[in-house]
Order: sequence, then structure tokens, then C-alpha cells
Amino acid sequence: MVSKVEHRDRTGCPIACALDIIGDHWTLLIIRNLMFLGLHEYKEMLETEEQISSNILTLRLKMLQEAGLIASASHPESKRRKLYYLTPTGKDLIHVLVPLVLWSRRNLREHLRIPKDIDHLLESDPQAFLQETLQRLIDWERINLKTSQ
Amino acid sequence: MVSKVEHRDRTGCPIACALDIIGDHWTLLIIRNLMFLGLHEYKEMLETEEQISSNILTLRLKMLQEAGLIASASHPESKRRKLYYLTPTGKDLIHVLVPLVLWSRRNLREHLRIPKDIDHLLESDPQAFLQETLQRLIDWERINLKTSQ
DNA sequence: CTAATTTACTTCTATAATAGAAGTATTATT
DNA sequence: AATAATACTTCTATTATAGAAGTAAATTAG
Repeated sequence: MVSKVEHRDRTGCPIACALDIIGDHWTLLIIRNLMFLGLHEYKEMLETEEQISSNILTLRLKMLQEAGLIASASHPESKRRKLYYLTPTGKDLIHVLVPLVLWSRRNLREHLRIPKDIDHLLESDPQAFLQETLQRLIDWERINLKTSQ
Repeated sequence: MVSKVEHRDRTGCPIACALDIIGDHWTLLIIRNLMFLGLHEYKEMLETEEQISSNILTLRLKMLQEAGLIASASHPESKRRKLYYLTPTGKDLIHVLVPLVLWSRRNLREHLRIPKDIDHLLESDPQAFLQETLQRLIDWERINLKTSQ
């Protein structure tokens, strides 16, 4: 939740407290960009199909950093660019997002357009999809986060 | 998403399409009420710690019925009361919500107050927790949905 | 049988959040 | 030196939410 009075002020429910962070229309899409789509820059996230507003994107990136789900580093090739990436807490959401994707596949079939190869892997071996995704994140970090914090 | 322009109009992403239904501050709390807390009536949901407004609760219950995640039936003991319950699509979200609870346990420990017995079961055998939850839902349905739709 | 109460909403208004357009500061390219 | 790219920031109009109050039908109490 992004409002002033958050659920965690009123309840210790693990679902309510998670919703204080990821319970809005945009936050999980940013996590998706970082986790599955390989989008690590502000500009790239502005240009996704869902068309997030620039002010909202800025707010959410700031909130996610304060919540400890993402972090940022300067781009190795340019000072004016910035790289966002998932922290261990953010990456740990893969255990929620892969099941969410599988739920959508089972229940919202008619609305979805999933690339064929990914769709087949989700069907035949979702755990392999999860592991491949995690490995891709590790590889990306090794290449892009050599220097600095 | 609850706004006019929904993600599914712009994208076929399984995460974005799921967020059109469950991506707001209240919807997953209603699912939680039905799935884990045994709350099946409007009044009970109004009285939870999170203090949802009555107009928002009405809107979300209507939306969730239209989306096919919940359904309603008249109370066996009273015509003025109404029972809400999860459809198979709604119950299928258990495969997302249990991982979400486990993510919160791992990453938001300090904010949580989970009953001890449940917390132990989540730690030792989350799959058993999931199965017990599903069984409780089936038992509730057998008792409360004998008649009518 | 009547009056009070309960339940599930509905309506209204003030406040907060979001969308969209436009601008700014810093860095890089031509 | 001028132009462009990147990551924001600011502003305003629209939309959503919170909170208070009201309504209609069903039930209970006296």
C-alpha cells in the first residue's frame, strides 16, 4: 500500500504487510521488468506496453529501494545512465511470481500472449524456468555490477 | 487494476493480466479473509483490522464475482445474510498466497504477528499448511452450500 | 403487532493517488 | 558549441479511496 496509513500499522498479517510493498498497480510490473524482461533502466521501463507515467515510475523505484527490494548502480558505460537490479529480497519474490504466472496460465488463458518457448517450458517444467531465470539474474550481475556498490 | 484502461487491453503479460484483478490494496485481503480467516460475510470483512470502507468492500466483492474468483449464496439461517466463497479459480490462488506468506516470513519478519502454531507449520511443512487450508474450504462448502447456488 | 435492530448495501463529500503533458539538470555526442 | 539523451521533477486534471451517513429488507424484542 502506498497511502499514509499502511496495513502494517494496523495488523501483523503477512499478506497485508506484503501488500504494503507490492499491493498496487505498478510495483510488481517493475519487479517483472527486472526479473523476467531484462529491463534494468528507467527509460526501458517507461517504454513497456503498460505505459507507466514517469512520475509514478520514479516514486515506485524510490519506494522499492527504501523497502530493500531493489538497488541501483551507475551504468558502466555512461554516467547519465543508471542500472536498477533486484536485491536478494527482491529476487526471492520469484517464488511468488512464477506461481502467479502459472495461475494466470491456468485461469486467464484467453487474455495471454506468452512466447511459445517460454509457455512450453512453463507447462513442462516450471521449476526449470525458475532456475533459468535466477541464473540469468546472476549472470547479469556478474557482468554489470563488477565495480561500485 | 480497477481503472478504466486495464493492462490486458495493452499487453498479454500473465503478471499484468493478473494485476488487473488482484493488483490493488484490498482485493487480496478479501481473498485472504475467505481462504485463511474463515470470514464469509460482508459484516465480518468490514470488521477486520485493516478497516476497509464499506463502499470499497462492495465494489471489490462485485468485481471479484464478475472476474469469477468468488461467488455468493444466501445464508442458510437468514435471508438478510449472504455468504461469499471462493470459486475454483479463487481457490487456485492458494498456490500464490502461500508462497507470498512464506516470502513475508523470510523478508518482513519484524512486522509480522503470526499465531505460533501456524508459524511452526509454515516453517516445518508449508505443503501441509496448504493442504489443511484447502481441506477446511471443502469442509466449509459441504456444510454451508448444501442448497441453492 | 409494533418498534428497534441487524445486514448488506448506497450515497455523498473531502482527500489522496494517478495520468499525462511539459520542463529541468547533467552527461554525452555531433 | 549546439544538439540530444537520460533520469528525473513539476504541474494540473481526472480518478479512486476514506469516512460518514443514509436506505431497504429481514429479523428480533417487547
